[in-house]
Amino acid sequence: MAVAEIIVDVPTMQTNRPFEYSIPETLTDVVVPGMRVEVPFGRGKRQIQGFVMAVKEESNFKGKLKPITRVIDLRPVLSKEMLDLSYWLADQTYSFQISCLQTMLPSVMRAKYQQFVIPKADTPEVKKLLRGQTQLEITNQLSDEEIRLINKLRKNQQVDISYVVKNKAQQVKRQAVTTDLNQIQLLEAKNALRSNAKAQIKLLDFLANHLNDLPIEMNVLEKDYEIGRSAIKTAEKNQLLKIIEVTKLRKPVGIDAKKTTKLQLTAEQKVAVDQISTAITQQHPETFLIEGVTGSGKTEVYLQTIEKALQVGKNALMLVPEISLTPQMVNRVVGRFGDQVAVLHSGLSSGERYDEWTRIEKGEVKVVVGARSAVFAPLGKIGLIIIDEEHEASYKQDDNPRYNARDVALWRSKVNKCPVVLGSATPSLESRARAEKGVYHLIRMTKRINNQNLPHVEIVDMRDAENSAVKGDFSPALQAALQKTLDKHDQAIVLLNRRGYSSFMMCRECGFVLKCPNCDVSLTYHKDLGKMKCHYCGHEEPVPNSCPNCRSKKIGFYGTGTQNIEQQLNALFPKARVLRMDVDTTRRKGAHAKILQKFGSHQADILLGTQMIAKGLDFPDVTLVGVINADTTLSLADFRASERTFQLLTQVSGRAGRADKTGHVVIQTYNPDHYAIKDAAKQDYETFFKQEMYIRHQANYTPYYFTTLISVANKDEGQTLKQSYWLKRQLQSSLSKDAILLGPSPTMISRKQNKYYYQIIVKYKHEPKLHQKLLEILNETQADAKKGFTIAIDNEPQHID
DNA sequence: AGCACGCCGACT
DNA sequence: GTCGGCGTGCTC
Repeated sequence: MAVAEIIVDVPTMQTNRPFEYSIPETLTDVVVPGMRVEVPFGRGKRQIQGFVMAVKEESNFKGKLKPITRVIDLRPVLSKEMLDLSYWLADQTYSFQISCLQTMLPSVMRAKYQQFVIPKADTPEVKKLLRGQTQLEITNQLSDEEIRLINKLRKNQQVDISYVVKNKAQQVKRQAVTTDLNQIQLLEAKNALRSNAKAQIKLLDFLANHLNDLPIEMNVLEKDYEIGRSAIKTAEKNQLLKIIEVTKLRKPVGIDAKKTTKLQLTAEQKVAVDQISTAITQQHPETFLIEGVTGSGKTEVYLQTIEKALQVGKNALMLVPEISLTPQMVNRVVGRFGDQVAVLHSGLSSGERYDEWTRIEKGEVKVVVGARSAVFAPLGKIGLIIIDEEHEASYKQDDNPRYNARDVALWRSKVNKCPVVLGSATPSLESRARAEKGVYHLIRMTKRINNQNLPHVEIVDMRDAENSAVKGDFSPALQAALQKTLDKHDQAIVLLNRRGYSSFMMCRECGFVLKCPNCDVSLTYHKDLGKMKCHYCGHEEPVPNSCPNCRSKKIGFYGTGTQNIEQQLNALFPKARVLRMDVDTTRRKGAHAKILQKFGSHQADILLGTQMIAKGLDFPDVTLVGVINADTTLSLADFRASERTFQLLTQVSGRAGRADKTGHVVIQTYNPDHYAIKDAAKQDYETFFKQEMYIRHQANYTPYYFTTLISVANKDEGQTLKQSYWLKRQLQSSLSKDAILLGPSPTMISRKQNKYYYQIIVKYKHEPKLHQKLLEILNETQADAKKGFTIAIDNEPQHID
C-alpha cells in the first residue's frame, strides 16, 4: 500500500518533520505531493490538516500507520518547486516547515479548526451542557466550568468530541448567463419579439454583442448593464439562454488602465534592456543590479524586459514594496499588459487575494505584480523576476518565517533558470557591494529622462541662531519656500522623519547626540530605568542634565508627531489646504490611495506625512519638498541609520520638480555636515556608498560581516538574562575567534506584554558550524517554550531594536 | 497544539 | 482511599 509523507499543521519543534500515513485504496493516485489532506494526529480523534510532501511505496515506520482521512484539494496547491523551496526556507529562517508552507499560500487556505461536543448519553448533565442543542461548538467563550464539565463527561463516555477541519477558501458560487445560440440566431430571436418587449430586446442585443464574454455573471448584468433578473428569467424560459453556476471571479481589481505603448528608450535604458533580454533568452540565472537615479526610467526598463520574457514564451514576476503599490504604479503595468496581469495588493480582501492566486495558479496570467509575499506566486515558466526598490526593508518579513523576498527570488531564479533584476536609486549596501565583487551584474543609469534638472537642494542648519530661536519646527528658510510655493499655486510635500521617535538625547544648542563609547550608535533613553542605554553592547550611563559637549541645559529627548506639525502648518499658512498622511489617517482600507488621489488632483496644497509619502509618487505640480527633521533616522541605534537616512532623503528629493519646473528641496538638520545628508542633497549614491562602506568596514558591519540576531524572551527578567548568558556560552563554544559576539543587551522596548527581551548579536565572516549550532539550540530550548521562554533567530536582520 | 499518563496533595 | 492538579512525553 502506498504511503504519504506529510508535514502536519502542528507548529512545534518536535513535530517539525514528515509523518507517514497510509493512503487508502480509494485515494490511490489521488493523493499526490503538494496536496493538502486531513489526517488523524495524536491519541485522540483529533483531525488536522497536513501537506503531502512525497508519496512512496514502502514505510520505514515500525508502528501501524494511520490512513489519510480525506483530501482537501483535488489538485496539488503547491508545485514541486514550492515544496523544495519550503525545505530551504525553513532551514534558512530557522522556522517550522509548516509555517513556511502556509506562508506560500493565501491566508484563506490556512485550515480552520472547530471542535464540537456530541452527546452520547441522555443524562441531565449532558442536557444542561447542550441546552437542547444537538451539538455544542467549543470556543474560547466557554467558561472554565463548562470546559471542566466537558472533560468530565468525556471521561464518563457521556459525550464525544468531533473535530472538523474547515477550509476557509470557498469560491463564491454565482449565477451566470450563457447561451448556445450564435449571433445570427440571437438577432433573429430579437427580431421575432414584440416591439414593446424592451428588456428582452436589450438583453438579446447585449448577448449578441458580448458572445466572447460569456458566461457573464448575473449581478454584473444587473449592476453594470441594467438588465433585470426577470428579463433573464423570461429569456431562459424561452430557451434563448441558460443560467449556470460559476465558481468565478469576484470582480477583478477595479483597475481600468488606459492601454499604453512602449516608450522610446534612452541610450542607457537600451543598454539595460539589451543585457537583461540576452539573459532572458539564454535562460541565464544572472542577477542584475540597476542603479538608476530617480527619474532615469527604470520602470520602462522593467516593462520592456517583461515584454521580452513574454515574447519568448515565459512569464514574469515583479515585486514592488507595499507602499509603492499605488494605482499609478499598477496602472503602468496593467496598461501595458492588460488582463495578462495579476496584482497581489494589500488592499484586496482575503477572498479577492485567493481569486487572484487562483488565476495565477491556473495559468491564466503571465505577469504577477505584488509586494513581498508575491514572491511565492504559483507562477510557472518564470522567465524574469524584478525587484523594484531593492533596498526596501519591507522585503524582509518581520515575523516567522523571517524570510527576505530578495533571497527567495534568487532561489527561484536558479530553479527557473531566469535572471533577476534588482532596481533602485539607492541600492542596499549589500547588493551594491556584491555588484562590486562581480557577483551581480551592475547596470548604472545616471541620466534623468527628458534631461530633467536635478532639484535645487538647500540644507538648513538648525543649530544656527535664527533657526534655534524659532518656536516651532519650521525654519525661516522653509517657511519662505512654502510661502513662495503657495503663492505660485504649486504643491509642496512636507516630510516628517519620524522613525526615530524612540527618544534619544540631543542638544538643541550644538546638535550633540549622546552616543555609546563602544558602538558608535546613539544611546536610548529608558524612561523606566532613568538611564541612557546602548542596545548593542548593553553599556549604560546616567541621564545627563546638561550637554556633555557644550554644557548647555537645552537638551531634549526627541520625538515629534505629525499632528503637531499639522497644527503648526495650519497656524503658519491658514489658507493652505493640508493633507496629512500617516499611520492614523491611512489605517482604513484604500485610505492611502484616496489621499494620494486627492493630492494628485490638486485638492490640497501641502501633503504632510512620514516615510510613506516618499515612495515612487509622481505629482507634476510638486515643486517643493521640505524635510522637517532629517536626523532622526540618523540617530537611531542601528548600524543602517546612515543608509536609511540617505535613501529616504534621496528619494524624497527626487519627488520635487519635473521637466518644465525645477524643484526645490529644503532639508532641515542638526547635522548638516553628515555625509548621508550631503550626499543625498547631491543625489550622489556612489560617494555615499564609498564612505559608508569605509565605516562599515571600520565597525565590522554588513556587508563585511554577516549578522544573526538571537533574542530571548521570558516573563522573568532574571531568567531571561540567565538564559541569554547560557546561549552566549553555547555560541562561544562553537564559534571561531574571528566571530564577534555582542550582548546580551536589552531590546529597545525591553519589556513587551510583560515579557523581557534580551538579544545577542553574532557578527561573522565564515562560521560553518554556526547554522547547525543554532538549529541545535532551537531544539534544546523548545522544551522551555512551554515555560514561557521564547527564542527567536533572525538571520540578517533589517533593524536591530 | 492537544491529549494521556503519572505522580502528588486535599477532600467525599 | 479517590478526585483532580499539572509536569512530562508523544503524536505516523
